[in-house]
Amino acid sequence: MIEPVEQITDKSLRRHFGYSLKRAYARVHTAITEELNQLGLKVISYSALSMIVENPGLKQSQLAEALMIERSNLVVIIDDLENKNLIYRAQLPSDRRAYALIPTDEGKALAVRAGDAVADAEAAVFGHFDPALIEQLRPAFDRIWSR
Amino acid sequence: MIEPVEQITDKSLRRHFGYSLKRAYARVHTAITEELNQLGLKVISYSALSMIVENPGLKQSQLAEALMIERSNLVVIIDDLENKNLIYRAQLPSDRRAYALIPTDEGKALAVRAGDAVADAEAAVFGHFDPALIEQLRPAFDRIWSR
DNA sequence: TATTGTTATACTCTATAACTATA
DNA sequence: TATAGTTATAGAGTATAACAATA
Repeated sequence: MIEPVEQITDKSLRRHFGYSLKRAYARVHTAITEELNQLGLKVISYSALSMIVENPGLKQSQLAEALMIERSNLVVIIDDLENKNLIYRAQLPSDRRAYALIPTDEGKALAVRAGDAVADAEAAVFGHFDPALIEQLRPAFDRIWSR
Repeated sequence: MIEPVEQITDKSLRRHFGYSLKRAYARVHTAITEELNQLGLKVISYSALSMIVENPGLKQSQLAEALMIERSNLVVIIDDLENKNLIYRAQLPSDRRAYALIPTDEGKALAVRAGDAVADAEAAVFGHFDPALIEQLRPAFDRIWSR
């Protein structure tokens, strides 16, 4: 006889730390997406803008590699940032195949505002974490993907 | 004069803990996906199978809510598990609109094997973490999405 | 020959609306 | 009226192949 199940448990999945990680990241991602959306940016275009402001003159292929996305998928992201007058493609005299990506003053200003908005959103999500724990975790997590 | 950029940095993005989290999760996800792929499962179908084994008889709508996915997207996942003879849809006498999801013996066995494979993959990725730190992090991360 | 940016395309994931059969 | 499962579909995100211009 098959009975309805009243209370659902997920003990077998909670065994996996990646499960906690995934759901935690989903919350951070949602919070950040909402903040950036108000500034007309997506997470990926914010990342691209930040990298261009920090590394003015880098090429699209360099940016794609740094962001771990395909060159082909970066094109529309750069198009969008350029259409919003946040960056522009400049000719590289040393290599006429490539573009040097340069931030505008508007792009620099928005990168600062967006960076603070993201930091605020993260602070709200991780507010109950001990700041010392965060600083302990940062290098530990970074080691995971840097090897 | 525009010069090529030699060394790319990402200091402005590393400021954000979510950035570390995202990349760390990407690595775990890749490792888990590769393991599960060898068992003919995706991450989402493994999650569904595990939940059905742990909660035999639950309805699709209950499972969709637990996994935080849409009912409509669960259909093909359940179809796949059923085609592989890992679970089956049984009629619920108490509600003829709904199906009770029941694991087969094969499904129960695969859930155990897959669970161990996922645990092994995670251990490889988080191997350099102090086990005590993991246990400290688990409830902290879980609190993020349980509120 | 190889690389850069680009276009086209396909595949996955996810979200929404609408339908049927039941409640 | 509302709910469970289903179908169709549209929108993101992502990966691959091929091309023109240049190295």
